[in-house]
Amino acid sequence: MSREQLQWPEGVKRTKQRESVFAVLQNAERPLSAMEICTAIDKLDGAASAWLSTVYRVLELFVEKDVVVKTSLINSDMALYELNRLQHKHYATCIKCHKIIALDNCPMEQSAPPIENGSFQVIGHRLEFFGYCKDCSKTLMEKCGS
Amino acid sequence: MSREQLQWPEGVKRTKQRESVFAVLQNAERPLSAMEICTAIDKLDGAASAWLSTVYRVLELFVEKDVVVKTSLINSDMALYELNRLQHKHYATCIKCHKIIALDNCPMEQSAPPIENGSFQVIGHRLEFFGYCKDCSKTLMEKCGS
DNA sequence: ACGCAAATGCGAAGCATTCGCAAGTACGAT
DNA sequence: ATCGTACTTGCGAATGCTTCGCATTTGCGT
Repeated sequence: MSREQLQWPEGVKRTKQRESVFAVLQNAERPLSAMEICTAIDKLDGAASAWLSTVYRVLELFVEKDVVVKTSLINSDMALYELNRLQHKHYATCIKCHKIIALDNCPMEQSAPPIENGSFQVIGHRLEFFGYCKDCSKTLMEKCGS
Repeated sequence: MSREQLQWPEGVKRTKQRESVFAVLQNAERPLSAMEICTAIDKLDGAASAWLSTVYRVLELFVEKDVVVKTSLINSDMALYELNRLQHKHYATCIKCHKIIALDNCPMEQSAPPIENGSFQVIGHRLEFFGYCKDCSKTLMEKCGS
């Protein structure tokens, strides 16, 4: 199954700002915050700049139209947005440098979620790892001496 | 392994407000927001009321001392706090009524997290289910007829 | 090209959370 | 038991992310 490119949502008016947000998200390889999207648009060639509140409104629309997924990570009050690539994704966050690393597989893929029988109808799940990335675990080791 | 009762953190001065926050969290059976803790304290017999900013400061301290865990749920910008009962916990959130249901087992307990070899040192994970609780899936069915 | 509903710019408002500082309090030393 | 001081708290203001309101502008069907 190849990564399917998301199409423009049906019945949504095309505006420069919306196309800019969409373009930024398509180029992003990790979830972005609204402000990151906003500054990314400024740097984008030939894209009209968009006000932050507009970006929020566009994102809200996209989430509603199901082309964007809104997430958030631990110890962060900021919402993150990414294109809904229709494939299950999880991330690992480095406790130290807060880098976000995308994972390719889902550990729960086959194991059916063992929720108490019938007491909850599971639609989906959110899974997030935290720990130390390669770089940070390296520097940690160096600090502690071998 | 019985549920161990958490002790007062060492080297932490006892004050009415801190003891109130601790008591509220001990009685809570689900993670609470700072404001919920604040109003719970008001209702607590013989507890001096605590200002919201104080509650936040107490919680910050407790998190630092490792007796409290800070979490958050999807589609919510609010932080939730619960006693660190030293046992792994996960929750299921109802998309409709936002009820939170505690789960007893962790689906990832035995399956070692299959992160790319050596590229990330996993310390822990956060897992959260969403879907419909018993009540809401019932009313949904009724609405859809048959 | 025109008209109108919808989108945007812009700032203000709204939350949860944090900060700053003066007043109050716990707790070890006396 | 009392004192002194460093730590806490009350309280409000500030912050940062997000949403709202409204006048102006823009996309798009006709």
